Amino acid sequence: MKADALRGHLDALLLAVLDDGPRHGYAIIEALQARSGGALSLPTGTVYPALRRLERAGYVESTWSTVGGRERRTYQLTTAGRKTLAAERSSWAEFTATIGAFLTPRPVNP
Amino acid sequence: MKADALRGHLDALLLAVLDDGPRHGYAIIEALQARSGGALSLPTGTVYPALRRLERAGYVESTWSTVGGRERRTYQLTTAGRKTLAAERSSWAEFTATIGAFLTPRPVNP
DNA sequence: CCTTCACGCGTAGCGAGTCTACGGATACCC
DNA sequence: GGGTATCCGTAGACTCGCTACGCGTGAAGG
Repeated sequence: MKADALRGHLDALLLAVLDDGPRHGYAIIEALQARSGGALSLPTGTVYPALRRLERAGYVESTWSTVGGRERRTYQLTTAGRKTLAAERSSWAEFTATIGAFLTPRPVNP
Repeated sequence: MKADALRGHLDALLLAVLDDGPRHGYAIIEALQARSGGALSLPTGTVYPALRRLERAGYVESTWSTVGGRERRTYQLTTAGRKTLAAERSSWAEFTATIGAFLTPRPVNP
């Protein structure tokens, strides 16, 4: 998949993963990779700053914990985050409908 | 629609419009606007540089003409362009499938 | 006559956001 | 002791669409 195609959809993606329940950064990356069949393997340098951005925006909250001697920062959706996710989902539908009108393979005229 | 959601899909969009036949820049913008029901109104500063990029890449060819005293640069797909468009269409399908797996509104558990 | 709008081309610079490339630390297995 | 998996993070480069310009013609309307 082209690298920069994600532009503008990453936040929605992260919120969607967190909608399944709280996760820490590393687990989010793994969840994306697993549920996409390996198609989405985002580098940490992409995900961590994005999570901080979402927290600054008030869409997620984070809490530190120590598991097996390792520090974890677990994120979970806020109410605002859930609302934003819903908006992102519908704007995703609108987006695919708009662009898809041009790009979905149309049947060759018979 | 969010502004930067287009990232990485603009080229495909332009190729798709030109797949319907040769057009000049202004007409391409109008076609996008018309076929999308007004959702896609791209500024000239977005489209013109993109067309030059596509021409440099060898996906389109341009010819100048004068219509009603006005200079027009008409673009048309090359063979490479058509091939690229086909690839872009299938990568669009893959893209929407991957991201859609996370973002298409799933039924709320009853 | 002269303003305004649609047509039609173009460039310069900004800005947002993703990626690459680092750095640091702990736990477990061989 | 060394390698691998787990877990966090930052700094800088880079891409590319957008904003804001600039230039010119033709038709319409006051």
